[in-house]
Amino acid sequence: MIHQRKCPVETLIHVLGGKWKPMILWHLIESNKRFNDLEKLIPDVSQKIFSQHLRDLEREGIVDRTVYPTIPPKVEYSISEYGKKLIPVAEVMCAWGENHNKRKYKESAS
Amino acid sequence: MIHQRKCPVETLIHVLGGKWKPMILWHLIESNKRFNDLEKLIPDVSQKIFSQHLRDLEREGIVDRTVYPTIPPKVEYSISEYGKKLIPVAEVMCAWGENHNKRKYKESAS
DNA sequence: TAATGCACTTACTTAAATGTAAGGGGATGA
DNA sequence: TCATCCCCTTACATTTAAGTAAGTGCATTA
Repeated sequence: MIHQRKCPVETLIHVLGGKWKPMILWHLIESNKRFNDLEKLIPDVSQKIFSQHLRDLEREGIVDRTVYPTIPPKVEYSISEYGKKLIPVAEVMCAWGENHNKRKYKESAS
Repeated sequence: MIHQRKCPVETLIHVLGGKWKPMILWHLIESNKRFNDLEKLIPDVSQKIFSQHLRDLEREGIVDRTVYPTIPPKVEYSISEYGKKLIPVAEVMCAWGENHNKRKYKESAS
């Protein structure tokens, strides 16, 4: 019930709004990745925040987490079918953001 | 130069990411508003954060601020022409967010 | 003289997000 | 026996965002 009340734009911002979430998704869209792979691709993020963001995205249904019970363990992250619905949204956001960055660049250059 | 490096999705999230910014924009899209009007429409926000968000949105070029030098002063806020470009983006975000809220609702109901 | 209206700002406090450093568990290789 | 690999978690510290309360300035009204 409470969910219904919430501004949908805020919902999206909340889901994507972690400091590293867009970048995580960006890499996962390219291909499935293991925890370590992602760490190497985004070296500036701490493990703690990393797994927290990953768990957030999993809880929202955006990413799938597959555990292979081998020793040492292997855990693979991927965009879920539901998560793929976010891609076109991200593209629209991205297009606006690119234009805005350019605009700011021109502004500061003039 | 630095701007160019930044992830465009993060740029957008930064611009819209203040706690009250989507709601402010929502009200301004409907019609131009004065500071006090907005305060009444969004009663939970403190004046400080309010003027801060407004200044942020102004700095990004999303809203225009028009001062009428009367006594007492009158200041009107409105969506700028540039800011109107955000509307379709917000609509896409909104549609996704609505669907996501529904999905979560169903989930918690089951 | 004091109070009111408008659009803020300033100084201070609290809450939320992120970062740092270290540990854990279980098999395998040196 | 000790270190290594992988995927985390926990306790603690720092940074960033938001909230609270009070004050500013000028003219008009009471």
